[in-house]
Amino acid sequence: MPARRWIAHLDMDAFYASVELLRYPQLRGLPVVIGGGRRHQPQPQPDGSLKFATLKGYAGRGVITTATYPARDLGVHSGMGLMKAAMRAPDAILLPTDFDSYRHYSRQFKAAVAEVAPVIEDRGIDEIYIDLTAVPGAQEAVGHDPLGGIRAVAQEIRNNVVRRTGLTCSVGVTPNKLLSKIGSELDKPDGLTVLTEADIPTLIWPLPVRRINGIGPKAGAKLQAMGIRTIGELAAQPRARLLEDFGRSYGAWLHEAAHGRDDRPVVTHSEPVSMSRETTFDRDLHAVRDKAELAGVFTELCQRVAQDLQRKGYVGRTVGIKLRFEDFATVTRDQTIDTATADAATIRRVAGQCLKRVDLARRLRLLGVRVGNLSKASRLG
DNA sequence: TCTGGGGTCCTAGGACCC
DNA sequence: TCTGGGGTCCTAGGACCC
Repeated sequence: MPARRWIAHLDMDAFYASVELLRYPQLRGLPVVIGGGRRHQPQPQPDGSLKFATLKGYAGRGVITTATYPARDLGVHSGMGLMKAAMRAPDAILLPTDFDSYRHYSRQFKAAVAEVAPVIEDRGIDEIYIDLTAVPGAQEAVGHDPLGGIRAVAQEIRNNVVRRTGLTCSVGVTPNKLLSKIGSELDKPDGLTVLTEADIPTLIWPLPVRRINGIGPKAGAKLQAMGIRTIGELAAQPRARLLEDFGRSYGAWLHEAAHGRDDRPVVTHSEPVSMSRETTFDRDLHAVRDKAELAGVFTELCQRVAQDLQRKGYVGRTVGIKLRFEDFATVTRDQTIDTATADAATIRRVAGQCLKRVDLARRLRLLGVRVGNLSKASRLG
C-alpha cells in the first residue's frame, strides 16, 4: 500500500508574548502586548519587584507584534497601532520586542521538532511545515482508528516542543500544506487537528475565504464584492468565472485552493533573495530641512545591510531604496551594478544614486535600503 | 489618535539581442 | 520601406505573509 502523504503545519501560540511570559511568569493570565521601541523596559523597584509599562498614554508609531490571549479578549491584536490599542486596553502591559530572545527559542523549538521529524520547512520565526509521511508509525492504525498513528506522531512533536521550550504550539495535519495551515488555526491555542479530504465539505467550506493563505485583504474584498464569503462558495464558482475575474494564474489557483488541492512539497532548504533594513522615523523628515539627520540614517542603514550580508556570507548586485512619504505613498528605486558587493560604501554610493531619482517634495516617514540579486560570497572575497 | 520591519513572488513594460 | 517573434535582463509597483 502506498504511503499516504501527511504534512503538518506547526504554529507557536502567541510566540513573542509567550517567550516574555517565560521570563516574567508573574504576568501570566494578564493582558500583555509586545511592540514599540526600547523606551518601556520593565523598571526594577526598591523592593525588588519590577514595574511594567502599560499602554496608557502611549505616544509613538509602534504597532503590536503579538498580544496574549487575555489582551486579545480586550479587542487588541497584532498589527494594530499602539495608540489605538491604548484606547481599547489602557491597562494592558507593554513590553518591548527582544528579537534575540525570540530567535533563541525559535531555534530550540525547531530542534525539538527535528528530533521527532527532520523534514522541516522554515516559514519564519514561529512557524514551520513538517513532512510526516516517512516518520515511523505515521501510516499505522491504532486499534480501530486509521488516523491513530499520525495523531500520535503529531502529539509527540507537540510534547517535545513543550518539554524543550516550555512553550505550546498548535498543529494541523492534513494531506497538504494549504489544508494544514488552515487546520492549525482550528484548535488554537495548544491544539491538534488532523483532517483528511473527507473533512473538506464539513470543516473547511464553512470558513471565510480569508482563511486561505494567499487570499489577502485585496482579493478578500473583491470576492466579498462578488458575493463570495466562504471557501465553499468559492469552490462552487465556475472555474471560468474565476479565470475571468482574477486572471489565468491566480484564478486557477483560487479554484484549486477552494477544493483543498495543493501539491507543493515541503522545501527544506532555500537561499535568500534579498536583505534589507528600513526604519520609520519618530516624526516625518524633510529632505532639505532635515538633511543631516536623514543622511546619517541613510548611511547607517547601508552599513547595517552590509553587515548582514557579510555576516551571512552573501553579496548582491542590485541595490535599492524604499521611501514612504507622509501620506503613506511608497516608492522604490533600484540599480543593478556589474559586480556583486557587500561593501557599505559601495551600497551607500549606489543607493545615493537611486535617491537622486526621487522627487523629495513631500516629507518622509520611512527610509529603507535593500540589496538583492544575491549570491554566495566566495571565500576569496 | 491609523498603519513596524523583514521578506517572497508576480506582473508588466521597455531595452536589447538573435 | 515598414515591420516577427522569442528570450533575458532590468525596473517599479503591488499583493501577500510572518
